[in-house]
Amino acid sequence: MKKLPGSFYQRDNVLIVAKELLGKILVTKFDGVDTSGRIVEVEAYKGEIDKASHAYGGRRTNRTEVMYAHGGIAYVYLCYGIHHLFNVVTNTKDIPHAILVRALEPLKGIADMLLRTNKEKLDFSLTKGPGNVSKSLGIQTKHTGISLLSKELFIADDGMSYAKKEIMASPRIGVDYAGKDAELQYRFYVKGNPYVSGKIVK
DNA sequence: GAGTAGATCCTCT
DNA sequence: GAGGATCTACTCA
Repeated sequence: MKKLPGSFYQRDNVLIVAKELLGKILVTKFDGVDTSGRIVEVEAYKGEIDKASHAYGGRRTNRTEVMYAHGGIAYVYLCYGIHHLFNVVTNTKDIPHAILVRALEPLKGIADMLLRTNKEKLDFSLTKGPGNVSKSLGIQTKHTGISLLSKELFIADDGMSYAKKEIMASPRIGVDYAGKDAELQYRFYVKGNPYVSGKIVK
């Protein structure tokens, strides 16, 4: 199992990076607790030209500044005052592209994930949905800006990959306010995987 | 099983 | 001062 290099994230096509993240392993080692899961669902956010992105139109604030950095770092955002959403920043400096990790298949440290989410036993809801992903892995807003090449948070490749026909595309979830851009097929997921977040048809 | 309301707080206007 | 890249529980049928 090898850690993905910075060059993986710094490519200029966020859609390709998003697709290739499927099947990779997200690892966190906070406070000595080792947890990891295989990525089965992501969403791409194409910065300045994407209404659903926080950086739409070149908006640049303290919060979004992280997205303008070079690829390979974490962008964590607090949503609805409750949910921490974990993103991977891609592309190069001054291009605010990011990928939201929406679902994982738990691999290591499941007992610790259950503790963090106040669950008794493993079920498919543990890492289904972006709020649950960061909760079970212990990711919080204070982790925004840290490198994915660090020891406590990184993404690894164990050689496993999904066949093209297993990878599906669809419109993104929860971005109805984005108008026409809400229809873009920027969400990618593994077909038939039970951890992929449910059909929210609105 | 489906639909809806409530939680809860940081960020930008 | 408003609203958001969401989730859960509770209602009603």
